[in-house]
Amino acid sequence: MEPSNRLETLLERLRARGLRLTPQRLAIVRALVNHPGHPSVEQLHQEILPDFPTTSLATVYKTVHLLKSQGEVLELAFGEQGSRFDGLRPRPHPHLICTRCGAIMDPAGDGPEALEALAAELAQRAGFSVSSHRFDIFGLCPACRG
Amino acid sequence: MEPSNRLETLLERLRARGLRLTPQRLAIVRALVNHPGHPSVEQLHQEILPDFPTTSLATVYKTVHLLKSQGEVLELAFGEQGSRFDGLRPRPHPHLICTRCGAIMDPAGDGPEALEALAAELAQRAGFSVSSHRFDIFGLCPACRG
DNA sequence: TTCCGTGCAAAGAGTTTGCATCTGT
DNA sequence: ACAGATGCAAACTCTTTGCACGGAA
Repeated sequence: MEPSNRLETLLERLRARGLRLTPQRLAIVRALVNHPGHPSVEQLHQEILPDFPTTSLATVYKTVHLLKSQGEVLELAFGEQGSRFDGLRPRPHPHLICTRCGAIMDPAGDGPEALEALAAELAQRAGFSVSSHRFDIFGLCPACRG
Repeated sequence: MEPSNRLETLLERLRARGLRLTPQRLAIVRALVNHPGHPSVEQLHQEILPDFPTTSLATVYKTVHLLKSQGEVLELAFGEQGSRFDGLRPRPHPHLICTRCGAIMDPAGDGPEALEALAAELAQRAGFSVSSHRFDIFGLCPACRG
């Protein structure tokens, strides 16, 4: 498999901070980047186990948060079940979330601009300074609509 | 204190379902309605304790979820700390969330229409059907910008 | 009188933390 | 060699659940 730019970017971030590239971290980062569908910690862990059977859940948590703290991973936290992570597009953008199968998709075409503008406008009126935002759209994915 | 329409609406919902209006429920509903700032379960509980010192957290959870299941309360779940609730405006609308003091505000002027439209457009392109949505804007409130 | 609601305590789920051991650099 | 990472298990937070007692209707 040819290394994606994204993978290299993430690894570079770690190296730049003088952090160690352990086999576990490499596997986690790879899983994160290869996963188009916003994986959970549990999913990442499962994907890694075949190659590194002793990897603990704690390590996955630590690594993912490490990357998040460097702004390279977006965390989508939910109250109920666990968080889901986006290692491909770390900047805030809308998400389509299927309430039946749990799929999380990035809208095509994209256009965080409209969102950004809306956030800025609402915040300004209230005297808020914006640091981030999140827009989740809940519904049924094409496969789950009858 | 003069009973707000909102309070009456909530109580009516409970009555309509043949549910009992216990003193605890009344107190919880009142606290929910009088609270402009999206209270947590813990906060509601604290506000009620002076009047009903034996009220348990479990009861607050149950009551709040009861109202939520009837569409009369909006739950804002977060991954980290606990959920916050809006008993005044149960329909989806944007929220301004201060990352320093935790305040949650409803933008003035309002305009869920733009959001609604954006959600519909993004969903349609992906073949999603929309059932709900959520837009959180994170930043610093006027008081916390120093 | 009848259920429904309450309160307590125990159970759960997801996440984090402490610490001894191991390992990349 | 040494700072940093790992893995295990215990701890934590928020929330839910089971069950016997109590109270609204």
